[in-house]
Amino acid sequence: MNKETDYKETLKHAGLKNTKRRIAILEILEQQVHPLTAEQIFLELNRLGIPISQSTVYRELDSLVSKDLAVKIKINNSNKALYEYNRMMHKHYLICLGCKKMIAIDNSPLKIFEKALEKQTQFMITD
Amino acid sequence: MNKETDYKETLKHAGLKNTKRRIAILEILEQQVHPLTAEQIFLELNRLGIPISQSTVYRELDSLVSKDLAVKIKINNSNKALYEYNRMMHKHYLICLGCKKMIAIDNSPLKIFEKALEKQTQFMITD
DNA sequence: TTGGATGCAAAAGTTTTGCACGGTT
DNA sequence: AACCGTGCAAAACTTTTGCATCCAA
Repeated sequence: MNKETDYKETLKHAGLKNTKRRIAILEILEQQVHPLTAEQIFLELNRLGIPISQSTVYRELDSLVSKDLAVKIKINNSNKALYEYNRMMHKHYLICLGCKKMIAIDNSPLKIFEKALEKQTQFMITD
Repeated sequence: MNKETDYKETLKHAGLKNTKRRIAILEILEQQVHPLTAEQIFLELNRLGIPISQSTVYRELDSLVSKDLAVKIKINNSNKALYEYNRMMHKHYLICLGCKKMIAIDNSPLKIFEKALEKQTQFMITD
């Protein structure tokens, strides 16, 4: 089963039709380590020779997000939203408001931290 | 020395003129625990009977930010920027990309976490 | 008096929407 | 055939800017 078939399966399962544009967007998102803006995705599609309008990019991204296939984030002081492939991992980030640095953290040390935070705040962290 | 005098001192020190609007904005920001949008600040000023235009609110907030008296953040999936009083404390937040929840954390448990993170990642956290 | 502060209206930048047409199931 | 997907243009929404006037230092 190749990748394109995978995407088709994924879309089918999500109740979305298989279209060239949709698959291309999924593919672009999945190949990226970092989140992309709608504009970057639009330009990338053009570069790949796939004709698409900006509004369609936005609509596609919205539907992917609503089906949990992608995640929309808006961070930094840019006006542009960022989109990334949802790898089904509940990622957490530390964001420093002073320096704007964003640090992705994975589960194991977070657990340690949660314990300490629970102890200190008397709150139970469930999610 | 009352609060208004404080604000005047603060503005003077920052090289900004003392204006009714500016002081009112500082006051609003300082009284809030949570960050506010430019619109919320605009409405609050109106509620307080202080006439101001939206563009001035944006300009004032910009100058306060450039003087480090306020902090501008853009989080959540809203299009609106948030502004908060800069309490000169380097606040950190945990933001979950899945559930969009934002948790402010203070220093002490963070220290514990940093230790664990340093141990795990071999990176030294300096800031 | 001088330069920053302000209002108004218009512009700019990003995202959304209405409508008509095209493609997938 | 029915319904979703798509392009285009216009609208919506937040923020910025130009210009004339006002006010603090």
